[in-house]
Amino acid sequence: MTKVDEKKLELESRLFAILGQPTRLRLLYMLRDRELCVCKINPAMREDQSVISRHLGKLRDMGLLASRKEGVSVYYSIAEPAVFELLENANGLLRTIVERQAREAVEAL
Amino acid sequence: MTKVDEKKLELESRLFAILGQPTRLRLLYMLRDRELCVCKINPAMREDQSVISRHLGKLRDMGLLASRKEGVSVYYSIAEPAVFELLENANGLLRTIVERQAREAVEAL
DNA sequence: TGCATTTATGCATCAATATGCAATAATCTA
DNA sequence: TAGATTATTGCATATTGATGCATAAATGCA
Repeated sequence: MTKVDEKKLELESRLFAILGQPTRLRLLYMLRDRELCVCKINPAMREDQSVISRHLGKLRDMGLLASRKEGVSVYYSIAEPAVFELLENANGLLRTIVERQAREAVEAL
Repeated sequence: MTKVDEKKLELESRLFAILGQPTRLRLLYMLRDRELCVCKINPAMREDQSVISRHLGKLRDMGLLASRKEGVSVYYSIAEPAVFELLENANGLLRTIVERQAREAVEAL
């Protein structure tokens, strides 16, 4: 069924697009092993507070982050730890690509 | 070493950004189990020939596709089959996310 | 209630990407 | 060599996404 595959592909590309932004990746890694208050995240980033807020929102909308309100503060955490397997996988792929390219560069001499 | 991590993160996000475009994902899947001539790819896509050419170029630049010239034709193929493990991984992640959200929606009733 | 603190949103701007048309480059064939 | 075929590139436009400032919304506290 082409219609279904198309939907899946659309969703898939949306996930990748979300991950395809360095600031958002940085946020994921920052939250990897601990929930953090936005008030702790902001000072650790160079972008404006509003920018960070939007990036966090996108990550949450995609279902990668969870948020919890406590008084006036908001705490973000990893909603789906499996995302880090995806990131590891990507890094592994990049490693093999870089190695292959290095090998080909040598062979081309 | 922050500098190195930063470089890795930059590369990682670039890979994800490349994958974060439906047409490019479609091209990868199309080439999954066979090398194809651009002359066969183009008619299968709705975008202009020049657009496809550029997408193929980006995928090759990232090291995901290989190209081979034969006469006036160019054949593209998967350079790194491991990319499909990444795609499977992404689909698995999306599945668990969707399932979780469905569960939460029920619990919220 | 009034004020302070924290996060999200409206809005404008800038930057990056995707797209299509036209032209070019490369190669084959008559 | 002239013409045909195939893929890439130059260029302009449109779309999308990122950014920061100012403001609003939500909550806690005096």
